[in-house]
Amino acid sequence: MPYDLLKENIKKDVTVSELQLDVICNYFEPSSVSKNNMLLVQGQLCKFEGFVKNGCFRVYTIDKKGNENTLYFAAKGWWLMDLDSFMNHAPSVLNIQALEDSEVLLISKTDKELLYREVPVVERLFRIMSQKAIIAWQRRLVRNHCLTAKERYEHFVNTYPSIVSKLTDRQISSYLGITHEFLSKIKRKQLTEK
Amino acid sequence: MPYDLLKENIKKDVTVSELQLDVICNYFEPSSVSKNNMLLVQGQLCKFEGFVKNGCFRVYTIDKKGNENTLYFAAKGWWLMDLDSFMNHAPSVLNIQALEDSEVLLISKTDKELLYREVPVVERLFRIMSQKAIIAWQRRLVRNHCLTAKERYEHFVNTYPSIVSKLTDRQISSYLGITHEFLSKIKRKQLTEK
DNA sequence: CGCGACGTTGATTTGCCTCAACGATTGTGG
DNA sequence: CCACAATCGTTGAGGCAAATCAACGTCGCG
Repeated sequence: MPYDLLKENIKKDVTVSELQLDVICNYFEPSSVSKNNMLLVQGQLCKFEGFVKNGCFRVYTIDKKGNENTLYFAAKGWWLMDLDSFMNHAPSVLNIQALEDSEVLLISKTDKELLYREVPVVERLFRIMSQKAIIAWQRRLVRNHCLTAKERYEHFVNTYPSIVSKLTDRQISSYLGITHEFLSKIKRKQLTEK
Repeated sequence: MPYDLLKENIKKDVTVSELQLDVICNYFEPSSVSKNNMLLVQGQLCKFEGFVKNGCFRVYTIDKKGNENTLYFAAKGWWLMDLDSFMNHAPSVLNIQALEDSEVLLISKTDKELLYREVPVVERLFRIMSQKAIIAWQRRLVRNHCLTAKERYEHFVNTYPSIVSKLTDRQISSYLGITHEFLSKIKRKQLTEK
């Protein structure tokens, strides 16, 4: 029951037996993060990889000028981590914050390596997941380059309406790469047009 | 000999026997692309994944306004493909052009699946490669958001000097997401400052 | 209640784009 | 090999999208 969502998610990308699924799930430890609490703070080592069972997170970084830059949001069914820190044992550049009371399933780096060995198809699973992620990042770059801020905002709202409803305008603007003041002006223009 | 660079590249990410390396390499077919020729054109199906043995390529898309948008350059030792088209059997949105006379090693989608089965560690190889790519895409997004055009240009020149020397200013500007006129003005400013 | 974070609005500035013109370089066909 | 075309890099004038700065009312929360 507590692992149902994770199992569904895995079965979308690879074919696995129920037995394998159980072995995989046993490697993950449930954890709760209450609203506004941090799962990871810039400077720490990211020792986990996480799957969101419930709730919503924001993954962001703060640059030298103090501006927040949101890489992505992770709602129910999404994966979560600072891949750079996790893979390279480097201090994290990212912050991960719960936007509401949330539950995640965590796996440590050493357990992940054990899991790869015990259930080799997991290697395939993360290969496929990673490649899908690359496609998403490529598409986002192209959107950032050839769409205006207003078009990007509309695309985001249309694509992830359920996430948008959980976000403040400031969080949305930090994802789009614009200031919150300008986002406010975009929204006003939308209203007067309709 | 013709596969040495590929073998070196593989050994950086996974531990494999010489025998396995040979099996892997046998799946790849050498191919030559002469300067300015297209390895892939927008609208086609991307049926291959490629490794650059020699030369240099540009991967880009053309948007509705006719603007070219360069996703990345691939020089010797880099991988190359339209992942979206390759994975999802969808018509490609990307163009891949040789910037100089080049040689690549190509593998088809069906052969790739056979290779995964025959040499399972290849699954791990591409999992690791993909995750590294994700890290690179994330970093690029952050740079696009918090650096000015001038800073992005300097970062690019400092990070990939050997690639830059092969590129026209127009190609560089399409990678940075600015117009070539503005890049010209950036360069002039750099000169007068020093 | 009062404080801090939020969304809004306006005035001003700025980074970058657009358009147009020009000489320099490269490539190509006769 | 040259003539011509095409593409390139440069420069300027003007315009626009978005940032900056500052002020304000609102809301949730301790």
